[in-house]
Amino acid sequence: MKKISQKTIERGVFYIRTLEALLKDGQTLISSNQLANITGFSDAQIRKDISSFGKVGRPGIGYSTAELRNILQDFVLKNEVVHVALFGVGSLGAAILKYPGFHKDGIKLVAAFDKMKNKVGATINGVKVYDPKRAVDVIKKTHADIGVIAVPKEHSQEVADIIVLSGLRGIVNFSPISIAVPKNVMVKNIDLRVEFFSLFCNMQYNCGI
Amino acid sequence: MKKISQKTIERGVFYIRTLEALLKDGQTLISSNQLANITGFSDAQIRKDISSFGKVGRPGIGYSTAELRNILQDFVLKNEVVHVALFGVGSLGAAILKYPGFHKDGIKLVAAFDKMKNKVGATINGVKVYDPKRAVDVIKKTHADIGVIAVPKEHSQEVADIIVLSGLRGIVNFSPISIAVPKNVMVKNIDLRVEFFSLFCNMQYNCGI
DNA sequence: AAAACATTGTTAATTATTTCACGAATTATG
DNA sequence: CATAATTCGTGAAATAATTAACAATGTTTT
Repeated sequence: MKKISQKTIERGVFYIRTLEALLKDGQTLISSNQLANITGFSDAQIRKDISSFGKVGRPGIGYSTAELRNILQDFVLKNEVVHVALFGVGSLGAAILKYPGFHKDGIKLVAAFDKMKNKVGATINGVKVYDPKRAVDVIKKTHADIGVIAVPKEHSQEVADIIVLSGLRGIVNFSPISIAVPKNVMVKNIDLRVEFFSLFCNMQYNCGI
Repeated sequence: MKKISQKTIERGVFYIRTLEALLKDGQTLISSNQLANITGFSDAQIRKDISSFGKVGRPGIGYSTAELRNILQDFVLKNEVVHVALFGVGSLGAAILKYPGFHKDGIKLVAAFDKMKNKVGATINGVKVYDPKRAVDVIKKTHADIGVIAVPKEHSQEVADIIVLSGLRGIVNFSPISIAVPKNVMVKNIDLRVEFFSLFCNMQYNCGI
């Protein structure tokens, strides 16, 4: 089996979301060129990415929107549902709980955790909030795959330790601080400051072009 | 002037946040190797990145935490403050408004916009909420640099058009749909589904190693 | 049915990024 | 003081990612 690069996978997920939108509009065919115009990637890039998933398109015609979506989804998600455990039900955590479109898109929030006594026991958007002390148990029972850290940065490492201890091997970290984890645990950092700064900086450096 | 790659800049912002934490802990010196252990990047990578900002370190010693932080900040932010205009004060928008640490970190939310009459006029965390109809005016008056899209996906394109019309050249798009903008406008897409999926997928592909 | 056109899949070329490896600089130690 | 131990900065080597180019294939038009 060929290995598929992380970048290809990330773009693949992006293609899927675009194809979903096209399907809703009733578009049954799409060319790499059209997809390029929508997504901003180059057409060559798109064809190359897709080719790593097999021969899906027809020369002269393009890709069947539905078929391409299905094939990408098979590869990227393998028809599985990603089970997510959320730590921290503050404003960011709440926003994640309310994020639309998870449910029908192969992502399922299976549990939330918060230290605050007044939050424990509540159910937000169908997701129960537990005491973090019960995390290891609950995570095992709910078969979570990924942990999300959305707690104040003072507690990030502590939560990361709990996640690792629970046996999860993937973490999305929204707290603006690095966490230390064993090498076999994958971490994705999402720091709004990093996004804003790097965008701003790139805007300026590209001004001169 | 040498050009600095986007990747270097992104990591640069990441270094800054790490250095901030170290400074708070009172650590005055840091080696590329230590920084590598904390951030997960390689020491060679870190040295190479830093070298594009000048000769900052001392062989045999390492880098002065404060000096390195300052130099990175000078380059990445040029001592400027990024002014951000937020569109959509739903749960995600509210989370962004309440995101801690913006203020003292060179990011300033200068205005928020929401269609809902009951939100217009409110002040959240010191940020005023305006009617989107006034966006062009308000953005000019508040000298915004970047627009953030946190509205339901049905309205994303509409908001993107307003942002472009207002003269902004950078957009952070949290809505799970692609937006069409002129080529000279930079867009950063942040789609939670993409993050979750690609992390999960990578976890599986790397399992076999 | 031939010519013109559109579009994929893929190999080769190009460009970008990361890692390696080591000289130079600095401190610590015997 | 000389030797060992650190650690930076950097050019060269190795990888990775993107783009370009085009043969192959299918459609449309006349």
